[in-house]
Amino acid sequence: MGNTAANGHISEECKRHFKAIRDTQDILSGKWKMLIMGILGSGTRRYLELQRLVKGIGPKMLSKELQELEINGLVSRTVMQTKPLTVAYTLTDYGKSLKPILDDMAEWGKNHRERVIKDLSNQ
Amino acid sequence: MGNTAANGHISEECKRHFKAIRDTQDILSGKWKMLIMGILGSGTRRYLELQRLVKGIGPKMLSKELQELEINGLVSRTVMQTKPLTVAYTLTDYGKSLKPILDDMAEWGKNHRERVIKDLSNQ
DNA sequence: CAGCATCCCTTAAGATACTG
DNA sequence: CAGTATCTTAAGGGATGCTG
Repeated sequence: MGNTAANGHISEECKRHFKAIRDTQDILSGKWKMLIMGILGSGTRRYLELQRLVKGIGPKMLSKELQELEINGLVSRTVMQTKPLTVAYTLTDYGKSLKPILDDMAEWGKNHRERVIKDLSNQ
Repeated sequence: MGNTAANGHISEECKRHFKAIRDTQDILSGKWKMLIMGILGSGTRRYLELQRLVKGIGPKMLSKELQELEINGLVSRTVMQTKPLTVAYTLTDYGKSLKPILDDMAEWGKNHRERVIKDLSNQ
């Protein structure tokens, strides 16, 4: 993607680049999906475990987000034949392909928080 | 971040990791911010230029998103003393620190699109 | 050109109660 | 335990018209 600001013309490649950002954003849309993916990046979790880790989420939103992630092939759902039934959620290999991005976001967010705190104390 | 799924206990470091993802998500929240950042990643743009590139956005949302990005120090706004006035938007150095993430998202989205197309043709 | 003000509307998301 | 069903609310966002 070259810098095309000078003449104002945008290549098709550039447009595809922008669209692709939107595509990824859509896959991770909603208030909780990125967080859920980040949590599942640290290992398999059961439903109730997730609800405890994702502070503030209700059962409805948790199911909904998990279902959408599953539909897109990022998360797999496994019913364990225990008594009573438990359900395990795991990142698929495809879901794991998002891990670098989520990790980078975590790293950036960590630095950002430090930066904001420093700015506040420098006022 | 070790895998802590086994015993169900989550370290404070893990929790900070999750919070940091949320922080970054918040900075880029809203329908258009990631796209705008991606576009500005390819060079400085004027207001109207952005409105043309961000297909579907209205003036209200464009101003709002740009203001929020400016408040967070990701974008700088420069009034050019032309006739009539034009305003240039550019990524700050800090904003550029998000470029790797946006680029990775674009790359992932590109692969995802190809994957989806392939899946459809294999049905 | 670059944006603000206003009004309107859809939809995401929360609360609660219930079920296999 | 792992959800679903229903209702309600809040907020994000869109359309339009106007201004320095």
